[in-house]
Amino acid sequence: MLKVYNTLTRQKEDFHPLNDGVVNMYVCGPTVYNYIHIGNARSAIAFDTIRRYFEFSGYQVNYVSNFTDVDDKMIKAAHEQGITVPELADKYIAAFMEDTTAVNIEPATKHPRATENIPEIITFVSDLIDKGYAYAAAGDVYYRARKFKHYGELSDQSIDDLEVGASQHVDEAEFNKKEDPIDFALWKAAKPGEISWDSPWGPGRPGWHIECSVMSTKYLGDTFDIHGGGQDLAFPHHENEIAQSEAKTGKTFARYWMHNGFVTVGDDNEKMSKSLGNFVTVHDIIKTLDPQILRFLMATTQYRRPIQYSQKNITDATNNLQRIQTAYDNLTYRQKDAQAGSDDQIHQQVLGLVAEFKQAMDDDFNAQNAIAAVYELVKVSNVYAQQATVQQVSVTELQETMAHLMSVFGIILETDQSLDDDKIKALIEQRNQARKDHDFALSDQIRDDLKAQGIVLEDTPQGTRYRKE
RNA sequence: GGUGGUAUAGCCAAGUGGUAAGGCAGAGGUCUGCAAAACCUUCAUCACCGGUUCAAAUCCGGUUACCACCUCCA
Repeated sequence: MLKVYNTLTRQKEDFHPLNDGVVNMYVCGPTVYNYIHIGNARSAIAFDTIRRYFEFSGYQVNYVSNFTDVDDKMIKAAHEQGITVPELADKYIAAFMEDTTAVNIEPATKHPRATENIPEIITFVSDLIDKGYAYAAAGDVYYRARKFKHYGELSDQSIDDLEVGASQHVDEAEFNKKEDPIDFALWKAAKPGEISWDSPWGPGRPGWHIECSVMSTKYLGDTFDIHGGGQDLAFPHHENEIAQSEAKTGKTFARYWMHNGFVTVGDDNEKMSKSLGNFVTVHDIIKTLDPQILRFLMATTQYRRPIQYSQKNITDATNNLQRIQTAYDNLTYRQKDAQAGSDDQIHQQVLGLVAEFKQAMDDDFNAQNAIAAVYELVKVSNVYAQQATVQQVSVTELQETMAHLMSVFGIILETDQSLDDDKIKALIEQRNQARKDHDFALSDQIRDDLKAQGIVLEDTPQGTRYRKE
């Protein structure tokens, strides 16, 4: 039984989707005023892995993730760059797709944009006003948080204990329009020159929280299975989404709330964030770092826990992933002399390790334990690949299983075919002749020369193999 | 002030009552002409104090440190 930690109940719960065999999930996407940073990527990667594991387990997944393409920061950034808000959005949505593709994140089933859903947003807000949950104030519309009796349940906050202004981001003009400081904006009146849409309350644009309520219910229904996002979104963003959605529909909004932990930087493990300015963009990092390593780094910590972004951890992830890839390559190398047949003992070991992998992932996506099962598979494979004779079916089974399990983390194991070079093969011939002649000075010279070109030679009982360093 | 989280070896990280998984790094060994890759062996009493129990990293109470959220954030 798959268990999921539900922020709402603060415990792991058995996962039962609303509809058998189908998982409907919504994950809050980025505001597209900049390249995504490693922290944004962690969220995208964590939920991509969760989605992939559902698919691995046989579920059909409807995965919706939005783009916030209009808000204060969008307006400010567009102004600074001398372009329009839609131009800015298009630019960074394209960058998002490019970056997430690079780290092998599957595109969402649907990537809706806030500005493509303005009529639905206006209808939703009107409905909340009609129901008495919202009120217009000088061109803005606010939500009466106190009226929603479950307000604060997700983040376990009592309304009376909330310290207004603790985050030091209170807008004074807004504050004066509200009936209660805890109320939040559903619709914001446009200032002169700002991008706007006509509405019953005058020209303006949606507040931040309303778009997610509108788009999630539009594409997944009033009640859906999983709503995900970073821990920083639990309050107020997700709290507000619940208040808006449940006030409107009278039904449960999301059934399981999942929040990923932060990426931290520095010795004091400070949260990486755009506002702190201590971020590294994916766009930049993948210029020098293999995206697969970034992906692996993210897999080595359970999604709810913080993960430190540091050179040391990148180096570790590089070595660890290399170990798995090498095991895969070791099997590839034995394909050519494998005998027709299979080894039942290997088959049984593989079945046992796949079961361990599933058991780990079923426990709230415990990737670390799942990867421990992969390491065990690596060991079995390496031992097997060193046997004098191997069976073709078993070599293939080990390889396919390893690749299949790693694909859950978005990591692709495959044989590098790019290095099929007659010149290298000729040099290896020459070196092996030298070795036969005990001319080790020459043989070592050839090996060193190739090494200088990034080609590593390895002598095995089956002959000399070569690979890129 | 309110709320939530974290504290396990040099590093990363599992483990929620039964006597500390796994990987990296380190040390020793096997294999090799030498390497490489691989394999084998080796490496911790779990932030601190007190309590419950036959038994606690795991439960209870307290302390300390760090992180996060409290309407910008993944």
